[in-house]
Amino acid sequence: MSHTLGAREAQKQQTRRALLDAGLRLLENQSLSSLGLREVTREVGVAPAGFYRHFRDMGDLGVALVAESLGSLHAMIRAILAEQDDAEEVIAHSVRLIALHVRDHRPHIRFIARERHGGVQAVREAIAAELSLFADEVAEALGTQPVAQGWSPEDVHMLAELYVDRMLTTAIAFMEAPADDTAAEEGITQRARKELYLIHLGRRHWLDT
Amino acid sequence: MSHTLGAREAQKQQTRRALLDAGLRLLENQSLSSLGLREVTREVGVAPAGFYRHFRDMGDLGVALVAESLGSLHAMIRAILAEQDDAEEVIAHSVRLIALHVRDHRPHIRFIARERHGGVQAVREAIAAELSLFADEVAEALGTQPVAQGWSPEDVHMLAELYVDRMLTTAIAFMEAPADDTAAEEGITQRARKELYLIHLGRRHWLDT
DNA sequence: TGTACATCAGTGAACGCGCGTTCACTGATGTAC
DNA sequence: TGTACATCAGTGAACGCGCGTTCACTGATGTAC
Repeated sequence: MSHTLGAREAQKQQTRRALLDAGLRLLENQSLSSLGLREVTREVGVAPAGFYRHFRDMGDLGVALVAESLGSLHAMIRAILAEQDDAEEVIAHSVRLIALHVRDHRPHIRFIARERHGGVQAVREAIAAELSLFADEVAEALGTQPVAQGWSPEDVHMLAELYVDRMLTTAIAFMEAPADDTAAEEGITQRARKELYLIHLGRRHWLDT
Repeated sequence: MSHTLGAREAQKQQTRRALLDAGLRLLENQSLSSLGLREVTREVGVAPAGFYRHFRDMGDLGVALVAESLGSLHAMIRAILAEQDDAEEVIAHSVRLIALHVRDHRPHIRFIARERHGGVQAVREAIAAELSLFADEVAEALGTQPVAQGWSPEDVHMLAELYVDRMLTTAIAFMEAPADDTAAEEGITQRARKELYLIHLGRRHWLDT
């Protein structure tokens, strides 16, 4: 079994990528359910019928975009969970990582924000499933930490969901800031750190009678 | 200056309401940017051209829906802020109020969730502006509480934003639960209470050391 | 109260347009021998 | 290496359809006298 693709398969993948990229670009100013098949193929320079060689419909393309958008986010979460410094440093580093990630994946984050509760069921479900997996993974990582001694599994999972939610909310806040507005970014950074620190404090006193 | 409307004006308002209601109904399964003018007028039983007597376009109708969706949420927030019991009771009562509100305004909450980051700029901006006003109002109310002694205005505002965000997230979670699934509702209620209690603990220890 | 005129919410027909989908096709790439 | 056939990504034309918008209109309601 070889991993080298034939020339034909390689070209097919290239067209598929072009369709995904064009879709993502066009989705910056509209939502998936109003994005047209002809719009995407026109952007790529391919005949409309060619679309069907790659996707059943736009919802199918959307699900593919979910996978790649949340795949890269996943890597970022793992990096954050691997941290072992004290709380304030972990928080500062996490927020910095989120800001960097958004800088490099702005259209992906916008896509997730827009379609998380958007009009295409298959895409909503794909996003919800991935975020649920994130929370499970975070819960598992939190469970091994010393601070979690004495916590019930439900409480650990609640905390994990809270963290995933904050991470996404913070990423969306960065995404919505104008591209080069460092003052706005700084404000978001400060607020995100304080929020996380507040949660950290609550966490430390969770088991106080 | 009289408040009684003429018969003509009364009928106009009635048609306008019918358009808004039909729009909201149709938006349960799609997003605003894919909702058609003819779809809405057909649902109401009015000629397509009649739409223009009430709204410039669908974005305009969307902005009107934002006002009424968040108007009722606003009333709910005021009710929560008026509470004076101890923390756990305030939390329990708040979560109960949110659940009730969602039960009575499910389509409105779905609309806000869907369009908050959706494809229509005017609507996104209207929602962002209202949520920002909510946060200001919550911040002001928090500022007068004894627990906020010694807090900087920025920290109070951060906390207010966190509360508004949690409230909206909780409302969306209730909205997404199947209509009669009391077990799911109970789970959301428990998690929301714990999250708010964790934030409450963090808040109590914010000024330690 | 009655009359003449003004307003304007809603009508219905018409328009040009771009949409998603289908189909038989082409021609480069892949495979078997 | 060369030949004959199979595969299949991408083409281009055609289709029927519903869309948003315009326009002159109708007739009930409102207003001035």
